[in-house]
Amino acid sequence: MQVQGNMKRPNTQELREMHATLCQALADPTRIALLYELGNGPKHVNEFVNALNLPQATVSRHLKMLRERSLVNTRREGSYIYYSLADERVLGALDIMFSVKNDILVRQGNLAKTSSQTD
Amino acid sequence: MQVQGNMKRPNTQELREMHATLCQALADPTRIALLYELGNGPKHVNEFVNALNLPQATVSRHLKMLRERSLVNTRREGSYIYYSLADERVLGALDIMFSVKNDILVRQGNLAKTSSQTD
DNA sequence: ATAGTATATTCGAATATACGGATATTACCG
DNA sequence: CGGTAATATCCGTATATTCGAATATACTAT
Repeated sequence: MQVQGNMKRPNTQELREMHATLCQALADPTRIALLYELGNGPKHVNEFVNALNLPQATVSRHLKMLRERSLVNTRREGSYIYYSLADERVLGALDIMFSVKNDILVRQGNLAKTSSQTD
Repeated sequence: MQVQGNMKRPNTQELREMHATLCQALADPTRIALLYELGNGPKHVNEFVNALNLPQATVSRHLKMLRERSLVNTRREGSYIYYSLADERVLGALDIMFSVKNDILVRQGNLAKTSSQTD
């Protein structure tokens, strides 16, 4: 298990709190969906609303949380505001947790049925 | 960005909820500390209590949450119950998020001061 | 059994988060 | 300007999470 880059691991209370605050962004199914959507390129709010079939207020609220944590960038283009991933590695972290979850399910006998193209 | 192993990404509401439930385990500074402690090998409850200087009830409660998500295994040994990491990749996900956070701080001008051996 | 140690759970109060309709704000364009 | 579309915020309510002292449970050893 290698620590990324040239930094230390979080050893102080304050660092752990920042770390946890960032991870908090991953702890909601809607935000996970938003982040993966952004993996396919920048999108504006209404695209999320349509793609995920969620109320605009809900999308906007969750995007705000990602913004506050600097996980997404925004740029205005015409009358749209485009959101983009600030750091693709976040999807890597999500992928890891997804694999872990999958393996847990397999281990527990719930088969590897992780797919289903219903989206 | 590669999806781990041979599985698909979470496309359904149900999968995203499970995914989020697992990520929820990472969204608390105490649990982050517990997981990193476990990176150094199995420990029993009192070792966490001493290492992290937390009330025993707090440690036990957070360990329970990790247990419920199958992120840790337990085995009794004499009068101790040893906890161990069920999947080391979780630390990889934490490391990624830690790097991301660090880069965000650097980008925002708060320097790369991520260390400090105060623990 | 009894005592002693390790771990888990209960409980009530404080705090945080999620929801989404309604409403505000902002920016673009004629 | 005025209208319109896009996005953000407000608000009350519902639900979830966190805390840690107190208490319960589980096991070991005598």
